[in-house]
Amino acid sequence: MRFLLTHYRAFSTRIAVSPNSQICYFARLGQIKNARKVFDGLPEKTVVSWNSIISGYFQNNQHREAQILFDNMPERNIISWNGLISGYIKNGMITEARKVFDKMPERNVVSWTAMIRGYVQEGMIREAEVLFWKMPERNVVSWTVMLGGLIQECRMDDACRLYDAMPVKDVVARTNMIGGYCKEGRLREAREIFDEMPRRNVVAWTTMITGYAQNNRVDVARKLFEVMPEKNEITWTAMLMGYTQCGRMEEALDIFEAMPVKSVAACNAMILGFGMNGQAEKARMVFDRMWEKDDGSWSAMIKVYERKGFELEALNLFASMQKKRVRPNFPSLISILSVCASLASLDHGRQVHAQLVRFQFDLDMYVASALITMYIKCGDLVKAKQVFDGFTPKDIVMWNSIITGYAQHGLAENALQVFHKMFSSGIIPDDITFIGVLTACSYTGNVDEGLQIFESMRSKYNVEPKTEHYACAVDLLGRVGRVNEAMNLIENMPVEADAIVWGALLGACRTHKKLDLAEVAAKKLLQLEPQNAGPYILLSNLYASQGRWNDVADQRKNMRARSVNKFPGCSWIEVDKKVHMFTMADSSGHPEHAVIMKMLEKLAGLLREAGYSPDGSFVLHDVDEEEKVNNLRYHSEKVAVAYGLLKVPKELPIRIMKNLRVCGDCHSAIKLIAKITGREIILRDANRFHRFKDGLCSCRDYW
DNA sequence: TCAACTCAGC
Repeated sequence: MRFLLTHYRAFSTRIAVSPNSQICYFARLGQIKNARKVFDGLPEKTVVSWNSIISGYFQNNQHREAQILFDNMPERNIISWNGLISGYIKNGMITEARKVFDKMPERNVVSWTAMIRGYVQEGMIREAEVLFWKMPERNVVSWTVMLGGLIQECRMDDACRLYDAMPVKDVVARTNMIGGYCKEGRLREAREIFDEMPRRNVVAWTTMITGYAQNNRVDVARKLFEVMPEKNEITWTAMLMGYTQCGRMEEALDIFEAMPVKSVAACNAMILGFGMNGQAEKARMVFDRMWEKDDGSWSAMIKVYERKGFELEALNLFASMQKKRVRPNFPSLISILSVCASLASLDHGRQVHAQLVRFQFDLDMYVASALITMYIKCGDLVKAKQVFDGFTPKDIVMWNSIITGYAQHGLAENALQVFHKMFSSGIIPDDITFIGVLTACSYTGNVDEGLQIFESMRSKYNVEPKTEHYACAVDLLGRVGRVNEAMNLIENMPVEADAIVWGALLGACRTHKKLDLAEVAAKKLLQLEPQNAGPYILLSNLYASQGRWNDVADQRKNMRARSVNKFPGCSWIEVDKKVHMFTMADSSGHPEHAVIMKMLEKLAGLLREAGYSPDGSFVLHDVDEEEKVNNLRYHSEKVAVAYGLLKVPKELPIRIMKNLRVCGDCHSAIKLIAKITGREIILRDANRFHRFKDGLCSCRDYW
């Protein structure tokens, strides 16, 4: 406060500034009330005073007050009228601007240019062009505004013609052309204009540098950067991002450290740079050391955590952002929504939904789809459908989200119902739609219907089946044991079968114990994805189930030789808005470890009493029976179930998440646990949902 | 002192 006062005193006493410029000064600072005070205190208000205060209100997005003042002006000049046009345009009111333009007593080149600029800003290029060719005289600014409109619409060839026709080309027009060419990757043409420029400013240099950096020529960008006469913060940031976006973090860091002023934008770029290149800790270090953060800093850090699988960190950071009373912005809310979806954290998801509503972000179609996906992944289909139904018009992504959602929950009938409704309401299904529909049929064993839809994709819907769709078809056939037909289908594919297709066949072979075809599929898979642990594990599980321990050992050796690691299984559960994570065979880090272990012992006893015997064929290792039983008991999904039985109120279902597919033995065990304890248990694994109740699972043992 | 124009990040 004291700062502001002294600042103001210095300003008003240093020079004899006119009151009108004081009005502008305050308006620019966003202190429109102070500007108004100066205006109201004027004994004599000239037309310039009126113009200044009106412009001030428009600058501060208060068009009503500006309008009232304009209507009450004692006299107006052409600048007043032009100010009204540009004011409306600043506030996005193009129709009002045009009304003023049509009724004003006289127009000059500024009036025309302002109006054209308004159309360009709204993307109404046709209207802009009509006015441009109609205007009685043009100057370099009018030409440049029109040029900018064409470039904005990516009409570079039209822009080039207009540019050639310009009688005078100034720095702005040339720089704009350079930027336009760079965005299209036409670096040679951009460079030609740059080289021909009689006078270059920092902006031109920066545009050229950005152009090279965004088109995989970061070293050329660096050369220009080294020789340019003067750099500003934007230049440094552009160079920095050139390096971060191609993953050259050492050079990015050099630039960052050499920067004279580390702007917030540059820091944010470093956060994203480190984070997206797999160095989340370093990103966090930059974040923590920042002198001041903007909302971009927070959303960048949250995005990094979300994309790199640090879901809990993302949630924590989002919470501390709110504790610091930083208003969540659009990108951070979207990131956190996706975190809620992957964690299946329904409580957090609901909170974020409420915030989206409060800030009116939920009116966005993209957000609606993200919300639907979140509710589906959290297992709340009713709420997902509610968001879906409440939003019109619906785009294809929304339809696809809900269809895929039903598929993951094993509700083929609902998925097909929505699919037909979508088609009859005039939305053309795309390839994603069919993945959802075919998966739905596959998960429920609707083989004939699924195959029928697969056959009709091209003929009825004009959608060319891709490898993913073939994978679904292979899955459909494979699930019911028609493995040879599946193999036939693969051999007659018009495109090369990929890992997903072979994976589907391998899964079927495992279920139906078709050892010979399994080996074929697994070997194909190993060729395509030598680093993927999946085929090694499937194959060695297959050998293990037949007691071929030597072959199992060979697979393990192969895995080690190619340094393939089995992705560790982990499960988690949300209790009281807190996520509890368990990894296989180890819950010792959990504060309630002892109680959990006791519960697991008790469950094992209950299962034995119910006549349950563990199915050892699901275990990978060649170990004796007793240890096998132990390994099964401590699979992460069982630990999470035990914790859920301890913590979740009796009337509520227990919701568990697992990062891999549920293990076959756990699946049998949880069915029984649900029956013995009378609880409903919902398990989301990597592929789909399992709802266990009364000794049965909603997947009907297909998964 | 009042009206029309280009560059980075979100």
